[in-house]
Amino acid sequence: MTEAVPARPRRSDATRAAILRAARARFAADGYDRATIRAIAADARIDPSMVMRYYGSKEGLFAAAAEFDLRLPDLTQVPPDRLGEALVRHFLNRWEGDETLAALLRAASANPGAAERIRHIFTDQLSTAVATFGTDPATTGRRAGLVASQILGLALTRYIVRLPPVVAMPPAEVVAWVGPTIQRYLTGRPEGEGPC
Amino acid sequence: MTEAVPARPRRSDATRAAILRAARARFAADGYDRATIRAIAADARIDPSMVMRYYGSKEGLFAAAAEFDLRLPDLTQVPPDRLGEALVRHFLNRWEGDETLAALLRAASANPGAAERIRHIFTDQLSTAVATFGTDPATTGRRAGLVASQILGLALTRYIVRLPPVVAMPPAEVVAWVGPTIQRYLTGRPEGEGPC
DNA sequence: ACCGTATGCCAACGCGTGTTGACATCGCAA
DNA sequence: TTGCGATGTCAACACGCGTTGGCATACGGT
Repeated sequence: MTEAVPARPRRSDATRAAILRAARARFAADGYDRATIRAIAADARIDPSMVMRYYGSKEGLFAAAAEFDLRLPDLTQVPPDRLGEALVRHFLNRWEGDETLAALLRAASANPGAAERIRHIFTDQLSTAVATFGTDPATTGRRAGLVASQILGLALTRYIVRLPPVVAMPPAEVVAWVGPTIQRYLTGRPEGEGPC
Repeated sequence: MTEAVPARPRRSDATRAAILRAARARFAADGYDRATIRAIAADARIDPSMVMRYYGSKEGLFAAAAEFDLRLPDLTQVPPDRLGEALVRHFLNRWEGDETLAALLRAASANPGAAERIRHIFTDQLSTAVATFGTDPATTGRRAGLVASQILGLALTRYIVRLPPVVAMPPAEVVAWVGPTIQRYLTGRPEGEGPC
């Protein structure tokens, strides 16, 4: 609600986009602290001062570069017993082509804002999705948290730490192994909770 | 094989220990880049140059501070259907009292050596433990990797990102939810693999 | 053709960093 | 007591960082 201008193309849009692209790559590869404005500017083939002009500060640049939407699909169309499988497949696809989440994850260790961002993404976006499954609303938060722990753990070991067995696993096998885990977190119940 | 001296106490052992304690705390709280030698030295109430004298460099200090042993218990004593539960419980206990793993995890984003260290820990120590279960040796690496993905994901969401629902979950409930996941990664089979 | 503005480059500032070497002090052995 | 290495302090260096302001140039409306 701050700007009502619908689409005013600026001559510098190409530069802005180049900066953002370089920033995402550097933040994803090096983390927040190691990714320097000078390096990002060099990648984008412009002067470091341009970054300041267009994004105000390094924090501002990161905030712009780390805009991220899980783009969760409409899960009501999916058979209820295939939810975990569908979610894992979706996340794998979502990450392979967009390094924003990797940048966010790397930065979360150094930049408090990045951790907050992740918290929001996986609290708001995931929780609302989980809430549609009709399980006890009191458990929604926990279920979303558990799903996040496995999904982020997968991203961590696959893209940041790069554990060889996890990196080598083909997507189909990841789905076959991790899918049931997510499925149980979404619709199952913990161990030792008595008979059904 | 480099030093045959068994136990030669030095007068500076207290200082060395203070440095190491402060370093672990700072690395865990701030990550590798943000944790400055000056701050660590101030915490330990000594001069920054002492850190250099005793540990050579910031890298050397981190290497010393990030020495970490999973201390996996003897899992052959545990009933085979309680393995997941036992492992999750062990990791929770291991972490609550020792911030080394948190430091390692935070640093993994910025320090390539830290990621390598984690890779070693979870490849060597975990794999050898998994290998004792008699499952097909060809799947040992993958099973260890999957276990690592869930365990590290739990640590990430609980101690680094601090997702509220995961932080709030009492240990017993974490065990009840995550235990079966680890159990399946250890001894189960992926989905859609045909009849038993 | 003109002028205001957007776009871009350059040089520099202040700061905090890891690291170094010179100097003081302590404690133990001879 | 005398010496000597271990321990600790202090000031400084060189470097890279985020950030700033001034200046050249190109564009687009009039």
